[in-house]
Amino acid sequence: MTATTQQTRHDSPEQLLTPGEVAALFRVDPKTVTRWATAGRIGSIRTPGGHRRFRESEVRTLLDELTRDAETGR
Amino acid sequence: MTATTQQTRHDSPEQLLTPGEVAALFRVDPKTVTRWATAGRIGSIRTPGGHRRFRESEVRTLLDELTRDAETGR
DNA sequence: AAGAAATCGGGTAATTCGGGCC
DNA sequence: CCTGTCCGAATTACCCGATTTC
Repeated sequence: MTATTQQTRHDSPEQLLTPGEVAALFRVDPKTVTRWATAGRIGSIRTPGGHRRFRESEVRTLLDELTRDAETGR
Repeated sequence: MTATTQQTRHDSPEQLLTPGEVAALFRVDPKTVTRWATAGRIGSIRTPGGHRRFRESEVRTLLDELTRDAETGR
């Protein structure tokens, strides 16, 4: 059973997302997400290989803010 | 101080993590963690059967070092 | 002693990185 | 200023069968 949550033991403090997944959530190019990270607009964690991972909670918060912004007519 | 250092369970001073657990922390494939060990980017201990185990302290340090959080300001 | 899950290997697609340009 | 796309190079993900772990 391995699909959404993979925790065999211990606990993960936070769930991480790949650039592609974040890009899909915002409907933008993965490259754009990378630029956000470079610009410091979103926190990122690097793998030893140099690839970026993003905190799901942070992404969700950002996404939620944008949604709320649109609704408020901002 | 007569029976305080006694660990009823086999709790080693160094907690060891499986490739799957390390992979979950970085949100990568367990195979990738193996590749890191082969490349010498992370220390690994082999079981008599050839499986790899990783020191939790080392993994934590590495993860913490590669974590560029949303620092100060915004 | 037997079984399910995980990790070994290798080999081949799919992502991501980085810079530069529109 | 911000985003999308093209390129080459590097990293990572999924495929298999066999072995190890618990």
